[in-house]
Amino acid sequence: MPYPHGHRDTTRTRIIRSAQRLFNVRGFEAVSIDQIMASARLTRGGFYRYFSSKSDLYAEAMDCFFTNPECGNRWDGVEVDPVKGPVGPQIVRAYLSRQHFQDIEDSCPMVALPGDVARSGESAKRAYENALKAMIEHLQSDAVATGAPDRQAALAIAALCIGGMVIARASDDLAVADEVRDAAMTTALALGGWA
Amino acid sequence: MPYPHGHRDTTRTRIIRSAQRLFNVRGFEAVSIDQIMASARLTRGGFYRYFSSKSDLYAEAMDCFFTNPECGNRWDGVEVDPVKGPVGPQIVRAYLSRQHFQDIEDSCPMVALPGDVARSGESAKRAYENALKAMIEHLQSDAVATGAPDRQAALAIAALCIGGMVIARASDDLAVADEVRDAAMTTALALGGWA
DNA sequence: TGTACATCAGTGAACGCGCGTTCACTGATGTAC
DNA sequence: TGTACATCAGTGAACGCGCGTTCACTGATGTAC
Repeated sequence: MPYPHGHRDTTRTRIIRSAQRLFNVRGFEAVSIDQIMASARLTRGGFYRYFSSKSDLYAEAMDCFFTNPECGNRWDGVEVDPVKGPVGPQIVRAYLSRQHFQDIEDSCPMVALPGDVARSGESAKRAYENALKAMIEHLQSDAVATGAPDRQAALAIAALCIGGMVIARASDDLAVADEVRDAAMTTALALGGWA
Repeated sequence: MPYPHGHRDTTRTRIIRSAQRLFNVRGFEAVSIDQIMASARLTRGGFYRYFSSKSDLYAEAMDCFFTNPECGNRWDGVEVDPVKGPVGPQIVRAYLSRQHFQDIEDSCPMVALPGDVARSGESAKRAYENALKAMIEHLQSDAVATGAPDRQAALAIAALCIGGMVIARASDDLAVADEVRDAAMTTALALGGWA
């Protein structure tokens, strides 16, 4: 067993992280294995010691982003803290924030790559669905005493968060993008009873 | 002036329509000029008599889809009729319908290609924004007497329509997709005062 | 403790392929006489 | 009315390039003795 213990896992994670960032910015098709490996400070040839194909990496990258807490969900852990009060409004505000709007590289892939996922295979869609379910659960996780939204409201809030950000990013005028984010945020907070 | 009058325009439109359908299904990067031309019953070589590059076609296809009524907006004309009552709820129901969910080829590109647009240049984003503005206006176009939604509500309804469909298409389980569409539809109708 | 070895992460040249784009050519048809 | 011509939409071979993938090789390091 040459090379330090955990070396392989570290490298593998580094490749996946590089891929996630590049996929977020340019989409699945437009990113090459060369670019991913270079971004992970490696060369092309080593790729196939970790993944069997580009599609394989894509499925793994999606799955990792959505299920592995170490990969960092945007609304979970980094900006959200249960100690600061109910997490629902924190999620909504963080998700529709200007920071999340601008930081496409480290964006939540639910908003950066829904089209790519829809065109992909079953495994990517399952990963997306699991992330969505996790988001819904978080939105409903506040103590019932404070009045957490019912499931239908939580689904609508998720649609507002993702839809608002998707529209904002596809618009040319920053003022329009801001207006959409603002309207989605206000409406989502009202729907959750957090206004 | 050989060839019948209007021949060139007809062919040009045929190429754009083929491109729109293929882009909707597979995304901008994954569709080749060969495929687009074959789908329009032409061969590769003729492409550059109509467009200066693949990007040029992309911008034109987006613009045409969003501005030319002949290209057929999904919520405008085809399924929506002012005679049948307020258009707002008709738009919401058509947009979040199972038919629109399934028919990706003839889908509204606002829901099929937001990621591709966000990664593209200014012209595609401007086209997207114009389509969004048109949708907002339609949502607010009902006689004031019947109580049309204010601008903030209209923006939120658009975010619910697009976001709900985007999520539904990226999910693996049809039951989840249906549930999201249903929640988005119910909430959007309530927001518009059409419940 | 020091050394020889086996392991395997990582390298980089090479492959075939399909892409976007170019170009010399063809041939159908409206127009001029 | 009939014919010769000019126009230009459409063809298909060819181009260079970057892609995903393969493979023989290198060399750093943990392990056995």
